[in-house]
Amino acid sequence: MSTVTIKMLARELNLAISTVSRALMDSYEISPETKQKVTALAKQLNYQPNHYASSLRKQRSKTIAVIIPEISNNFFSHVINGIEAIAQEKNYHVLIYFTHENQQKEAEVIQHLLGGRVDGILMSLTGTTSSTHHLEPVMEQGLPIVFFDRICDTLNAPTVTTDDFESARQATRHLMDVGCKKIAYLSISPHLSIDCKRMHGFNHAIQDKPTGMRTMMIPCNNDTHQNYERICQLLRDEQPDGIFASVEKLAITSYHACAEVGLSIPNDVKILSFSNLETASLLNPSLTTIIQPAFDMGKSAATVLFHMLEKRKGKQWEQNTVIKSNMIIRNSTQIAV
Amino acid sequence: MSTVTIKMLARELNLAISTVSRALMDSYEISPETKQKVTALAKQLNYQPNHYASSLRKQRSKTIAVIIPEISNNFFSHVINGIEAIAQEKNYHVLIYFTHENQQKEAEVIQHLLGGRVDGILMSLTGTTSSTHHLEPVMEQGLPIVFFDRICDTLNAPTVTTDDFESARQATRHLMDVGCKKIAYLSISPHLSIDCKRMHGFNHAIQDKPTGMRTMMIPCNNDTHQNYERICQLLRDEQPDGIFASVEKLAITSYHACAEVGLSIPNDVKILSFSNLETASLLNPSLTTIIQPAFDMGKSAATVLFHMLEKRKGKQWEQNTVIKSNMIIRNSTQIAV
DNA sequence: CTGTTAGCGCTTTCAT
DNA sequence: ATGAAAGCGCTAACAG
Repeated sequence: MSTVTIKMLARELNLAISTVSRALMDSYEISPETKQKVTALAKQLNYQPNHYASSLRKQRSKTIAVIIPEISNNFFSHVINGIEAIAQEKNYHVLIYFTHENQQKEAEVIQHLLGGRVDGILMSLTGTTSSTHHLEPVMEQGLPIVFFDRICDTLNAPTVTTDDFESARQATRHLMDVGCKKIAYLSISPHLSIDCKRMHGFNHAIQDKPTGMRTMMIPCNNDTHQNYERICQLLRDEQPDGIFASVEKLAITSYHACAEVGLSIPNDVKILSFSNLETASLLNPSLTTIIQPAFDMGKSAATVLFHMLEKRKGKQWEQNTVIKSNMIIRNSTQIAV
Repeated sequence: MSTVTIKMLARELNLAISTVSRALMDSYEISPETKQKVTALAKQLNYQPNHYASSLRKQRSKTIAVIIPEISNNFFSHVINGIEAIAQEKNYHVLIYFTHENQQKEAEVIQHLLGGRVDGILMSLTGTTSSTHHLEPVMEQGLPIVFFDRICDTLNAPTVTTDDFESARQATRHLMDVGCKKIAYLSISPHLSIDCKRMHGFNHAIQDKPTGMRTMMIPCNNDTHQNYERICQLLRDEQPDGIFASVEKLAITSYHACAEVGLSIPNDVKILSFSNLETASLLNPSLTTIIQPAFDMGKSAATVLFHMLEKRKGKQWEQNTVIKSNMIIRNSTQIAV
């Protein structure tokens, strides 16, 4: 362990520790020559500042935490990408935590972060989060937090979401326009803000539905196999000609279920899906897709957080910044490569 | 900032700081009653240990770094998932860094980590990594590191890879078996170990190719648009009946290029791709896919690293552990949902 | 411009 | 079983 410290540099150069420290942080009150000497030796010995020491001292770590339900979901990997892009730009480090849709785990992570490990938190709630009790200490302590996608309505924190209501409404309209008479909405979790808003938009669109039109709600969950069975059954028993999948995962399961039951997409049944470009372009080109700007959402959320971090000195920042990213609704046949 | 420290607990309970510390870490030399009192108050005040202080003192942080080229690539999101699963199990935290296929960035990250920020590193090299100079200090300093997927052959460090040579060989055989007479290999980067090994396997398989069979090498890079043009041109000019894409991204680009040129898959041209289950099941069912056990690779790599971490006391651990995950080669028509 | 000093919050000898 | 004290490596008053 050849760890070289500021102290060694000081001794070597016959300088005070503080002088070396200041020289390294390019303080204005250090002579050019000393700076020169210090940085030269630092480079030569491959000196690297100890992040833990300076974080402890400065009470800030240039580190943020990203808490997400899972990453196998393509959506979140794009979000992380966006977040990391901004963090890298700002010279911040990012710790990543997966809650695996488990509220217990979520609470544990939050609890640990309360110890001052990070300067701020970016978070998307798990589908099982029913109470926000475990999040209150974060607010009390004034630890900057921004929710994205799966937000927390009951807490007074900034959020970044897509316009789920409006895009769901428009997308449902689209399904009706192309002649769907029997549309099933696949719900992923009643505790999820995105699901609620999308369902809300769905309901709004079908309010003045033409006579003879029917809709139905199908509760799903995180058990893909179970969902698969349920959707197959739905297709067989009810024969809907339209499916509104609240999340991409359910759209893909529906896609497979149609194959199983022997239905052709989009002739027999049209599937509407929230998705990203890549998946959309791989799925059957006749799917209607609401493309989520995942990467941009990550960037936006991070930007809001850093905004808070920078404003932090006066302990005053705007609460409740809501950024509604624009949504693109399109039939994926139109998607460029 | 209501941050409660060990010191406050001590004062509150009229105990020495050290006693409180020991009580919290459940030391055997503290009376049950004191422990009881301490933990009770700690819980009541929602005490949370300062990670930076203890890391500084203990010289280890229970944190590892994951360095990867990008995450938009589905492969790496699965790997991270696997890594995080193990880390969570071991109560470790994970810092994530993207190099965006940029060697400069890679060097910077490594440099920073050298300051003792993490206990170990899990890393996959960028495609532009030509020299491994920036990695040598890691070895010298004895900082545990494990390479996965895109490994570093010139360094004496443990690696976890899939059996690229063998699976590429088998897959190429498969293409020949189904009648391909003109196969193009799409190379992503000559600096990438995976590409080299796959190409090697490809070449090995075609060594004793039947007369009349032709193959060609197409150099690609990270510029998707450029690759797209190149592949379209290839399809038009050479009309290959088989494509071996060294990485998934190139398979998808080929997929789109075929559509552009008006070729039908798999009738006109067969595409062979390294991929994961989800993408494979979305792609045209007639693609031949080599499924990479990404999640398992993440878990394996992390397991090897933690093994090193645990053996670290004696500064002695086995070098050069090579785990070759089993590969599954199958035609995706056979893939279960 | 540079040095001295006092911690950040925690762990860990060494006493008692 | 508990306390006193030293210090991890660094920063930031406060002196000069």
